[in-house]
Amino acid sequence: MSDNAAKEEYNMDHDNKHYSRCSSAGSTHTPNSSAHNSDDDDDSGDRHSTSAANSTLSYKERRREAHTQAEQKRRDAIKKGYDSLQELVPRCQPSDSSGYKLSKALILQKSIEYIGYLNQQKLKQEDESSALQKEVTALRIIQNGYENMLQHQQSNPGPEEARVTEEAKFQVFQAILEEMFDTFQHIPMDNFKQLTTGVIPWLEEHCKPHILRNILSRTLQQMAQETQEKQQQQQAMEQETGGGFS
DNA sequence: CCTGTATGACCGAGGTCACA
DNA sequence: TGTGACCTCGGTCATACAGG
Repeated sequence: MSDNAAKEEYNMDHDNKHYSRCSSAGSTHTPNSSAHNSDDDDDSGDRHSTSAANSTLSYKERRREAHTQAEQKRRDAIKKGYDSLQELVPRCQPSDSSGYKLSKALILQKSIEYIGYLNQQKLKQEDESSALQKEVTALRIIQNGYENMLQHQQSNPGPEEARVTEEAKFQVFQAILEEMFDTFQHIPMDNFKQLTTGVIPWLEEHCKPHILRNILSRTLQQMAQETQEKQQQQQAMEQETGGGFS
């Protein structure tokens, strides 16, 4: 049977089904007359007339052919699914020259492997995305801190004599950077990922407020001591020069 | 609401065919 | 000759629908 013939027969059969339903709906048949179409009564043909037996036979024939066509349709759908899978999954595609086609079992197996690979890739990308999000958050916090400091300093410069000189600012900044660099240089930097994953723990461990406060305190003490020493030297020199005139 | 019927879909068994 | 793909058939289940 050709495909077209099969399709035509299928359509005709389909129409018959609709007709069957409509006639069933429109007729005044009793449950007994409906039961003539059931398979159960096929085996007890002697209870029916010859015409009834013929109608039962044609019904069985129709039912069988419809079943065959439906089965063909189902197989086609399954085959189409396998073909689609083979097109979608990279390792399922046949090589160009040979036209080699994988078996259905292999197509399923390769598809499962490919889905597993895609799942792994997805997890990996989610991890990377999460790490980058954390980094962005940390950098935003630092940025906000600096912006707040700058804003506060600009709005409250303080009295003239209390203002810190540029040199003093530089000394404090230098001290903080030098001390932090000692620890920062131990972060692995073979690649960008190592660097980004190392920066966050370093920030959390070495950039705590009390650490920065200690550095600042030590530096200020040292600067105060140096200033005091300078003042003492200056006073001594003034005394020497003043004593000479007196 | 319940029951009977028709229909579509799924599944397993068994057969056929092409191919390596 | 084994194997994979395909086909047919019968059984079964779920669902829609009509009628009581």
